[in-house]
Amino acid sequence: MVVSIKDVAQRAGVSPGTVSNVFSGNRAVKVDLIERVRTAAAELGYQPDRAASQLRAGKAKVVAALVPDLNNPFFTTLIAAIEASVRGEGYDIIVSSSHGNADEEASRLSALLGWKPAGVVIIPCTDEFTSRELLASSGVPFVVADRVPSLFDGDAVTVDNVDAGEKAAEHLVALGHRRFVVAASSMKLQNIRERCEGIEAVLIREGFPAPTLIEVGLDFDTAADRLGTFMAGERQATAFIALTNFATLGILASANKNGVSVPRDISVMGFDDYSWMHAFNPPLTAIRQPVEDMGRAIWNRLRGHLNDEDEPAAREKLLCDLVVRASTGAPTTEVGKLRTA
Amino acid sequence: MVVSIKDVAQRAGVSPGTVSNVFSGNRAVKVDLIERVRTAAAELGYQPDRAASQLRAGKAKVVAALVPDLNNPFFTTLIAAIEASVRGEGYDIIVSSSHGNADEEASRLSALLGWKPAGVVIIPCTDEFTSRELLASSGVPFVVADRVPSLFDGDAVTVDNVDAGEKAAEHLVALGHRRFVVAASSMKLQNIRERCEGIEAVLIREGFPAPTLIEVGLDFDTAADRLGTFMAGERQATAFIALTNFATLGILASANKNGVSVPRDISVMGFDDYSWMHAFNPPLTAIRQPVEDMGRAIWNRLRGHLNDEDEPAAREKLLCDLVVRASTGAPTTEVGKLRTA
DNA sequence: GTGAAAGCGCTAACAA
DNA sequence: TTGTTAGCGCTTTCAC
Repeated sequence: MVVSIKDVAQRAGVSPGTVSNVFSGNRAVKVDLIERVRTAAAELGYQPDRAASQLRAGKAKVVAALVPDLNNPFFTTLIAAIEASVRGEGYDIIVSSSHGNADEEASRLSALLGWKPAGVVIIPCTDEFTSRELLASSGVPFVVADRVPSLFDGDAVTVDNVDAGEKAAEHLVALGHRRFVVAASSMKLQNIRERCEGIEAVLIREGFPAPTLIEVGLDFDTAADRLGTFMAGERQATAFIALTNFATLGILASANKNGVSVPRDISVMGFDDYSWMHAFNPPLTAIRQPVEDMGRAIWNRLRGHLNDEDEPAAREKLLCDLVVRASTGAPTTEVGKLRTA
Repeated sequence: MVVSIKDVAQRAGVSPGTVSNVFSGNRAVKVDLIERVRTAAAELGYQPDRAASQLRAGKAKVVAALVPDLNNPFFTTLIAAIEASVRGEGYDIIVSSSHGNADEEASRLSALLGWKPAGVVIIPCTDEFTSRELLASSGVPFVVADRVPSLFDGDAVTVDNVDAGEKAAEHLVALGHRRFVVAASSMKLQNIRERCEGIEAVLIREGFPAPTLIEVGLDFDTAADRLGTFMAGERQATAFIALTNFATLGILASANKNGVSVPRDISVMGFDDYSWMHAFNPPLTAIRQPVEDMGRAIWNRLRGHLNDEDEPAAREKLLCDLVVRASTGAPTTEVGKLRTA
């Protein structure tokens, strides 16, 4: 047997409208009535029905998150950060994966839109961002995170990717490296291109050769595979920069496989910051994305549009940190001589 | 302007009920009508309102997942697996974290229950499973995953933890180890106790000393800290068995810190199977939980209760695999002599 | 500050 | 197989 707002109203001796106001906080209610309503509700075990509330109100206290891959820890830690931000304000979060596929992205998105969420967070699977139209025509506030197409002018939260690339390159340049390999996931992604750009800017400035670019794909297996093949032949570079977490693992795995020692033979700059990086031997130097801050920033953007406030769209660009541990070091003199010869 | 089922009905020249049946599939509709309805809907850009559907139907096409920590990759990969199972049948998944706290678990749960989900998946934060009553009285089908209290007799999906412990111990015993350290997260958890039990059973059978047990807590930082302290003093054990993913990382991190070489000085048996295990040097031997299968099993349990079918409750116990890589090996003779002396 | 009552968009019962 | 209609539980005018 299900207890509704009417039951509570009756027991508390007030009208259903008052009970509604007590729970939603939409209108002021006198303290003694609040008290009576709350006890009545507690006694009956009343739980507001979100579907009903949502139907009447026209929108749900829920934010939808659509990411390319729920097995990628970057995306899930970002979801965790968003969850941490929205929970305090009574919002729930509904997640979905596009599995890196634009058609699935569209179909998942329209399913999510059927919930009439207060907002949606999307990490598009490609820079085409074909779902944009669907999203825009729905009228639901949305923010694009992480992968933001260059021409996109709506709400967006990213890191400063160029700066991240520069920080990575500068650290390695300062250590004495001049021949670089960059392990990028896919150059079709704007954020990845920007990270490269930052690296290249530094190398050009220094008058060093352009880095060797390897596209390692979007999951660990292909990354390990392509880097393994590459590393088996490569003997020039002393510094490897990863542009995603899976690229980081790919570099490490193929260094292992090819008997390449870190940081003696090569220095490795990882991307993102996870527990396993501390546990590595040697612990990994990496560019850390401020995932917590990104979650907060996303929620802030969304919140600006919640109650029909039309805050102007904006892009927030957060700075990454360089976390120096032990996987980067000066190129060994012997090798250095050989290579700069 | 929002387009409702009536608009579609009018345009297609049918009744709202028919439109509903076309979209829900609840009743058969003639092909030509389906056709007409679908085109009308497409032309108008109609999107069924889930809140309305849900309110009327009394339940939502959504499954709620409540886990202790959205930053723990085991939980998120399990969520990904569940998502993969439910998506095909038009269900969405709404996630929440109890942050390892029983009070939060209760409050998050009642928020989730407000959605009247078709089912909930819960990984309780403690074996007390204080939310059980809340869940049971809601009448919503639920399955407990991973951490299942011993006396629980409802639907549950776990791995065979005793077997997992045995597999881990047997592998190491076969390699010649006899002094073990077990890095458990918390002995308050039934699944962890069972994993220990499996290990101990093997050691007792072999007439070996009982393993040294260390409770390393539920996150990486405390795990690394406690194991670091321990390892700085310990000189006996040749084999370390982790019982969770964070414990695995903790062992590795403190081996690094203390200059202990794997597998020369100690063999390490990890728990769970992630990309970073391949990238480690040496690649990690580990007990792999069948996460995909667990996701499927969870959905199967839930599905048995969806349309008021009352399939009896059951516990599914899936088998873990031992994945042998290079972090385990025979204890070195020198050390072996010393230690068995 | 509170009550009465209409109605959000859909589905399920009932009729045809 | 399809149409008609009531009503799910809530919020939100509109009165007072």
